[in-house]
Amino acid sequence: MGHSQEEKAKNHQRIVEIAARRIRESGTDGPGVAEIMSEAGLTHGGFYKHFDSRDDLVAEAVEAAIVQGRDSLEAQVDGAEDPLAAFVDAYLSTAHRDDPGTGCPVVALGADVARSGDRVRASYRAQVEHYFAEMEALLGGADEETRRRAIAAVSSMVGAMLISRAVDDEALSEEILSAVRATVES
Amino acid sequence: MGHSQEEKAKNHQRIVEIAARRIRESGTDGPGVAEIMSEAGLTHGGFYKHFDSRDDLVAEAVEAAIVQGRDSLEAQVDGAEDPLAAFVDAYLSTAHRDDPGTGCPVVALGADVARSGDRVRASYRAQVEHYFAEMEALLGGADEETRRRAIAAVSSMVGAMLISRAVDDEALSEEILSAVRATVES
DNA sequence: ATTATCTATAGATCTATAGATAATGC
DNA sequence: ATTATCTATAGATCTATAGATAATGC
Repeated sequence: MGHSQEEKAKNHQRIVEIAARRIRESGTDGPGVAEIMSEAGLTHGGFYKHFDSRDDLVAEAVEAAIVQGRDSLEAQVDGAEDPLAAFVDAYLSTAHRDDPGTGCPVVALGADVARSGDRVRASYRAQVEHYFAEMEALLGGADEETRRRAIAAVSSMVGAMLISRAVDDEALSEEILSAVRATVES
Repeated sequence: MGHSQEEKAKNHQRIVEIAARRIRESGTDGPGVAEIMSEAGLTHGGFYKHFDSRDDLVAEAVEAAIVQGRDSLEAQVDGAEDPLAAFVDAYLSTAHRDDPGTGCPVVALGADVARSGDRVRASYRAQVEHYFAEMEALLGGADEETRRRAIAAVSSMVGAMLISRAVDDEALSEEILSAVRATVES
């Protein structure tokens, strides 16, 4: 039973980070308050001193997942010899496919976000715009045609990840990832 | 209180079709047994004479959604002057975006299916393979390069639909649909 | 007689709250 | 004294079941 304000802030952040992972794994309705608090090493009763409601935590967790997605994109691209290939290869990897909890929130939370409130959808849109702008830069253009190609490339990567996670056939799943890698990088 | 076997079969089918729509709208965990039965004009107590469990209904409902998706694809392509454009335009329409309940199960159920059992995932994979084969035919080739392009095209359409439903900006949402339409049709 | 559906409810699970406990921090 | 967390539980919701009711179909 620690009680300092500093510890509370750390606990708050840990709860949000656990939720950000668990909702990408199991959907925004997946993990219960008790489960999340338990993973954070706390009991469920203390939850409402940190958040007004479960919805409030979900909104914070989506925002945290978006920030993680943005940071992870920067980390992949920064300093890479071929930034486009680095991004596309990391995104369309089996490691990313097999770990949705730490992966792209745009694909993991898309269906849930479409059913969510304004706050969550605004965060999501910001990340989508960020992906489009980054891909446009990686494709090396600033014209309308490049923007179209960037939107199509990001859409194909998001769709490929969604499908490759859902099919129950490893060979097909890898074929999808590799086909889209080849198409986007060419 | 009707009781004939014929009426029971009709009720069964109606329950499945309502579930097939509601799970695409709200996710596989969204609608409760009572809600689905009520929409079918029945009470929840009778449910377990139709299905062993709620999971059992969900599996049947996913399969029904897949069959609907396949039939709807055939209907769009059959007899069209430009079958590729007909399919792509119908798929990437605002009407499809705004009505997930009757739309493509691959995009609406992707995240849920990745967390589902073997039966559901097998149906899903069959529909994915069907989309790829159909797109390959529409692109007019049977070589490896055409298959890659078909996989990339379908992935971009699925990703575009997922994202266009989630962003809270009508102009951006339409830009995504139109950019991917232009890319796939060119 | 059989059975499809209905009414009623048991049991489990989940969000949220109330009051107690044990630290912090003035 | 204040407050972060804990224990305990209320209240709502959900799946599943038991027994009653009212049709069908031999």
